[in-house]
Amino acid sequence: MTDQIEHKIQVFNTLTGKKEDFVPLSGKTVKIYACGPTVYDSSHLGHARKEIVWDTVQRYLRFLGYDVIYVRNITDVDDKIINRAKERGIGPDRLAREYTYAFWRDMDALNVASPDFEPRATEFISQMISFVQDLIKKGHAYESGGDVYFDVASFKDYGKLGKQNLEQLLVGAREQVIAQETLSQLKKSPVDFALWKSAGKEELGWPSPWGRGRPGWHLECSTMVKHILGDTIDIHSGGEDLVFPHHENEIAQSEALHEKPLAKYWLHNGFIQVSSEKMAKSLGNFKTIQDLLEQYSADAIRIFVLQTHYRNPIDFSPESLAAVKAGLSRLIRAANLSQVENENGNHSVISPDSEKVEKQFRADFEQAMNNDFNTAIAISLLYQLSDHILALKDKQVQDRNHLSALLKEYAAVLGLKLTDRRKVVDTETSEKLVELLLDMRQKAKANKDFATADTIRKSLTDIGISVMDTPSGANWEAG
RNA sequence: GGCGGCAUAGCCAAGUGGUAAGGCAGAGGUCUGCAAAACCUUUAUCCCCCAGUUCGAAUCUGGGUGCCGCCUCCA
Repeated sequence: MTDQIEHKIQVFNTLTGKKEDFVPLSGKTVKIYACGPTVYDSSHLGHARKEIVWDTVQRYLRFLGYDVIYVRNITDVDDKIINRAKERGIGPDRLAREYTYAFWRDMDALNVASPDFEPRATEFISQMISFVQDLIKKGHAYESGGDVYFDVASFKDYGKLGKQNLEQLLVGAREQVIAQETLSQLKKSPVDFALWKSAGKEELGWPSPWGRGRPGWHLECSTMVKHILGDTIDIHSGGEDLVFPHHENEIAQSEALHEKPLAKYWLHNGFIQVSSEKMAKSLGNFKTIQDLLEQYSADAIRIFVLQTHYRNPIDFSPESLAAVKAGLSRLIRAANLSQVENENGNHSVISPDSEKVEKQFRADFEQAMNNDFNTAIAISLLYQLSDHILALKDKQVQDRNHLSALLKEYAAVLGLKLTDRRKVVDTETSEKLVELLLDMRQKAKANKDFATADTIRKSLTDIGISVMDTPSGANWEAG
């Protein structure tokens, strides 16, 4: 048993702007930190994309045999949460809890696996305070009027992730800070960002060496990475909007303190757009996950997301999601063909042709995924395998079952369940079915065809539905 | 203004030097009392435009056009 894994995975690293060979820092252990949600509102399709993409990546790495430690945080202290809670007249902790539960429910529905660790910012306040103290000691941060700011000028690599030039940033930032006069007095430089913000007695806050306050947005991720995973991790991921300033600032804080890289690979997913504009709460053009789940299965939503490469934008339209839903039925059928085994047959014996199909499929799938997680190709391979399965004759049951199992195995790597729901009928439809039978019975009675009418009533009784004739028509109840 | 990305069939979408994956929709067929479903076959002489490099480019280079994102909260 070797502790190295022989797979030539290549990933696009935002830090270098290039596709690079993926080589974990330590054997087959892969430490991943994915920036999670700020829990102040319902999650929409854009959030779903981010979670589905990185869930799929960690599933694939585990599939290859890596020991993945996947950490995804919950941001439960933040201006947006505080403001929203104020609007609703409830405490910020209660609001955060409400949307944390909603997020978990959505993720579960989308078959997004739970992370190995899911720290909340409020659980790491004391570690964040220590982090800030250490930065002050090293001369990278300064206290000013109860706030603490990161001294961007003290970190020479600032801008390396977002490819930002400090002078250019200063031009833009100066105007904004001038607009907010108090800030311009507190900060040494307009680009300096808050590590710790002072808070009034009535506001959400914690005691600190600089007085009562709360952490800045970027601090929690740096701190939680440090305490849960260590100074340097393999993969740090998130939406592309986080590249600058969020991840840039995380790098500044962590690398100024530790003097070593925060993450080896920085991976970012593209956005969902609507009519070529980004889907965002601020634009009011979002579809919540709950809305979508009313019409589409988790499998359909995952395929919709994964049929586009994760770094490209996806233009959302109901039509394209409906197209996925239509196509998905073939995968489901191929994965759930007759499961009847030949009782005398040896299940492991399959034809050379099918063996060849299997071997080729496995190789192609892994080659696609190794190329910066090309899920679009991977999905097309699932369709091709389905065609093979559906083309097999009935007498090749063993081959068919074998390849169906193969299809399910690899679909699961993409988080697809391919559960056969074609014969599952909801309550409302069941009611309509009973009404339909009673209608036919009523017509039979009207035609004096009492034999048919009685057969219908007897058959319904046999399956547990009692029919009671009343002067105003037939009534029924189950059980 | 600075940084980055995208442009492939009616629609969605892979493909980054060797002659256009896959899905939806459409067309033809098999099956069928009719219908639907299913299954089979088929659908881009060409990849936004112009010029260049090359034996060869959707793929590389230069220029142009259009669209989008980040630089302020955002996944």
